[in-house]
Amino acid sequence: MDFLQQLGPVALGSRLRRLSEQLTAEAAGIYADYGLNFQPRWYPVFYLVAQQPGIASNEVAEQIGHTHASVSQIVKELLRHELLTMTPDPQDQRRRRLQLTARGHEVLPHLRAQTADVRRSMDELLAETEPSLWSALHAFEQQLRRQPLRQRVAAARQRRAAAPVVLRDYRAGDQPAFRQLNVDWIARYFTLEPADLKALDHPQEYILAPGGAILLAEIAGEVVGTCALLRMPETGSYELAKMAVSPAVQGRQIGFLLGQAALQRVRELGGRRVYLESNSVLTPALSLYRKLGFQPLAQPLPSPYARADVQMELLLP
Amino acid sequence: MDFLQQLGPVALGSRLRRLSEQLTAEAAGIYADYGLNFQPRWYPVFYLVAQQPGIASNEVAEQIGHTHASVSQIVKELLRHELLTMTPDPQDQRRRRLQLTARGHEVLPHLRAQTADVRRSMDELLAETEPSLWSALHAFEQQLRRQPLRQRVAAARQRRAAAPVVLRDYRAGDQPAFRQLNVDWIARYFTLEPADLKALDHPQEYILAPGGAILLAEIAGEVVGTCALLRMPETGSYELAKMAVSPAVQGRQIGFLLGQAALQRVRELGGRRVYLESNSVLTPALSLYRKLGFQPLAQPLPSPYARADVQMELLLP
DNA sequence: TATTTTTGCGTAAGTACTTACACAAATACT
DNA sequence: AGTATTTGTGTAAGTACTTACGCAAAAATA
Repeated sequence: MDFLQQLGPVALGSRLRRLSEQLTAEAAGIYADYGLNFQPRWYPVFYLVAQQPGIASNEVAEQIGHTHASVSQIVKELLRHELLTMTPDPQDQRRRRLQLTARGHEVLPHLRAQTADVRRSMDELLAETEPSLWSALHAFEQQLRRQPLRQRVAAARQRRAAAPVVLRDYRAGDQPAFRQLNVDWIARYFTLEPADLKALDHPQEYILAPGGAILLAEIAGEVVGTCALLRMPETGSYELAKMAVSPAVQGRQIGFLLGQAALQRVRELGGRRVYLESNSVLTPALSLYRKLGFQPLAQPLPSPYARADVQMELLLP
Repeated sequence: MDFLQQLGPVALGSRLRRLSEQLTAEAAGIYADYGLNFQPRWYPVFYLVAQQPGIASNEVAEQIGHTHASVSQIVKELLRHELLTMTPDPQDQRRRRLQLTARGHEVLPHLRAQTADVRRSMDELLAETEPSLWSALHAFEQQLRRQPLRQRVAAARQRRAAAPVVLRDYRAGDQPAFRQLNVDWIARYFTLEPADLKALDHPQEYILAPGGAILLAEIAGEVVGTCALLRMPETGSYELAKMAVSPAVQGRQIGFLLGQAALQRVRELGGRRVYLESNSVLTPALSLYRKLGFQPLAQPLPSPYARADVQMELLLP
């Protein structure tokens, strides 16, 4: 329940469906209150036949906006409940003309009375709610007709694809995105270790405060890549870590851009050496590091990460 | 389509359902656009498992507001598509903990990108529509929570039952109600004849203009009974006709009240004799006429109505 | 006039959920 | 400790529609 709300308008479809189901359930209860052995879904068909006796099921479907199959099923039930009669049209043997039975005529006024009560209540209910659901629905449907959601999303996607990559420094509100991108990335190839979460949950404390830096890549206002520099004990040495790029923006060289920016930042900070740890299965990452100028370390160093089996360094000129 | 709109807010449930279905269909198309082999209805389950790995299906159901049965089915499909894994909880053998597979992790960022695009488009769409569907839905749901529709309708019904019967003269806008009550009544016992429709479609011309009258019974602003006086060729003679009362208000003596008012009106018009035609199968109507003082006519007169086999008259003192 | 296409209708199966029921594991109660 | 209840899960069937398909009658076309 809480989650759906967090999802927000993305789950509008579900929300509408649930409300519709609720109303249908209430409608069934209301019929029961009026002592009518009548299903809510019969209503449009039955009412239309009452208004236009002799109508064919085909026309009913068209007028109420259902498929003929749906109408056919409802008519079958109404026939079974002896509320309708069906006779073939003498002019056209395919058509079946529908009419109310005596019992149908008996039920009709009660149905009308009930409908009048429902209409009154519904009108009141809709008048009470501000803004009006009725006109909001109308406006929404109109907008949707003007341009379907699918087209809108396609356009949004294209705008995103066309938007430039922006590199910038970590700011206060970036922690969730920073964490998510890294957690997604780690969970994809390895299993998350407690050591991972320390820095991801408290980047300010573990990365920035000791003199490091975090760089983010942003597309259309959304963070799509991260990369961190941790100041190492040796003077002038920095560790390149937390390099994570959303696979959804693959092929846009975001890892390379982040790496270059990180090296530039090390230069600005007066650093001379950059070190990193990775894993031999991550071949695309390794080739990226090589492209940036990193060289494998001959002598392995102790590491807090179980998954690190590759160590590289780069000495800045 | 036209008909549904005429039905108005009574069919709100159907309208919401249709809109929801439309959105779901669009969602499926959007997934296809992103090259994702992913069903819209998987989304909440999948996304929640991604956010909270190791969650039990029970908790998923609770958080997304579906039944556990629904979640169970969706999980089954996700397992089949190798997007999720399910392992029994060692602490509690009943619980099954859910987690994303490697493939699930692969899909996740694409899904996230797509969701971001959908969210942006949907936010725009909702912002474009004035009044806002989102807040209107919220307000409506809140009102409905405060008092369910069923209760509202019950209250409306009660108000209607408690409302007094008002007798009044026919006015310009009354023709549809006048016609409907009579058509319903005739169609219930007989078949409609062209002669019926003449007076019902043009009461002003056929009844009022020649010096007759139409009386209506109203409850809570709704016409529930009709009765007409037609001036007959003989001086001082009137025919009582178009006596129709909605069966939904049976037992409230509306026929009797209308009859009494009609006789009073004849007196006011200076008439001395009232005549009527009816059918022998309509025993409740016949006893009503007797109660009003009508006597069967010994000698039958010619009648334009095929169904008239009883003729009565009343001589005012 | 014979054949093809269209139209009206019915049935079957699918959809995205629900309610109803069954079953075993865990917990509460005596 | 033994039984009763609760809880977590799965399956079956229902709901209110849909799409897909088949059949026969009517209309269009050759």
